[in-house]
Amino acid sequence: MKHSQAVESLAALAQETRLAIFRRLVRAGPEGESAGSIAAALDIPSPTLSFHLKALEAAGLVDQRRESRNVIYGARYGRMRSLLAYLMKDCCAGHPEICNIDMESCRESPARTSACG
Amino acid sequence: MKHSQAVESLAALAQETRLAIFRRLVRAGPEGESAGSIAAALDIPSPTLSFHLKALEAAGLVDQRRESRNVIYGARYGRMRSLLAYLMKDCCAGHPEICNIDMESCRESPARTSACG
DNA sequence: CGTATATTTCCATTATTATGGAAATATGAA
DNA sequence: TTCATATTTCCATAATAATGGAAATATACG
Repeated sequence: MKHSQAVESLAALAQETRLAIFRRLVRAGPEGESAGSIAAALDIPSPTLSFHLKALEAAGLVDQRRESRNVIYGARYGRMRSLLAYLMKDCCAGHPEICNIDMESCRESPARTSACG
Repeated sequence: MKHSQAVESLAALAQETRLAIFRRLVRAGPEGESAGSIAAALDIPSPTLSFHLKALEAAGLVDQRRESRNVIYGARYGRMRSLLAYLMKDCCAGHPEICNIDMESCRESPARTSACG
């Protein structure tokens, strides 16, 4: 990942509403969620939502597809992984224990009944 | 991690110069690096560097200690881990393979001669 | 076609942030 | 105390971003 791309992605996430939107899409998984559903869930006026979704898309963090009258947005997980890896790159100067991220919530979410896979 | 803290941290990182500074400190490990050394390496005027270090510190991403005339800055790895975990929280709706981050560069950096730990 | 629903674009207002020169402060050395 | 080095604060300028109402566009359905 290029430095400028990382800055662009971070800037897209560095905003209360956009971060909430993105995390919602991260939770949603590959199926994604429609703009209207996001707007209703987060109580955001549609012009504001559209503005923020566009920013997330321009940053490469989400993609969109149309399904009938709805536009479905989804997280681009590859881009998210690249961004996180970029932040940790060559980290810790020989102390790998420093960078162990807790990924339990991914493998076994409280919203789901059992472990996935 | 609270939402507002995550936004604050992301905003601190969402700037070309600050991201470069932070990644440099992430690489540096627990020893950290002095302001002057960072300024020289990245060719940043000292008022500008000071401004950005202050922003990173306010966001909780770096800490400082004085050593004689130098002020040594270091990455706060705990905060970084929390931030990354927050982004991935409850991710992927049952597809845990989506969120496997490549951490090889942490365990075996090209800048080092052999694996650490 | 006419109507309803979903989403986006336009735009004016308001607010926040980055930059770096000059000056101030802090520490250590002679 | 006087000087040199390291870092920060002050401040004016310039640039960028967020908000949401009104209007425009896109899709579907009868």
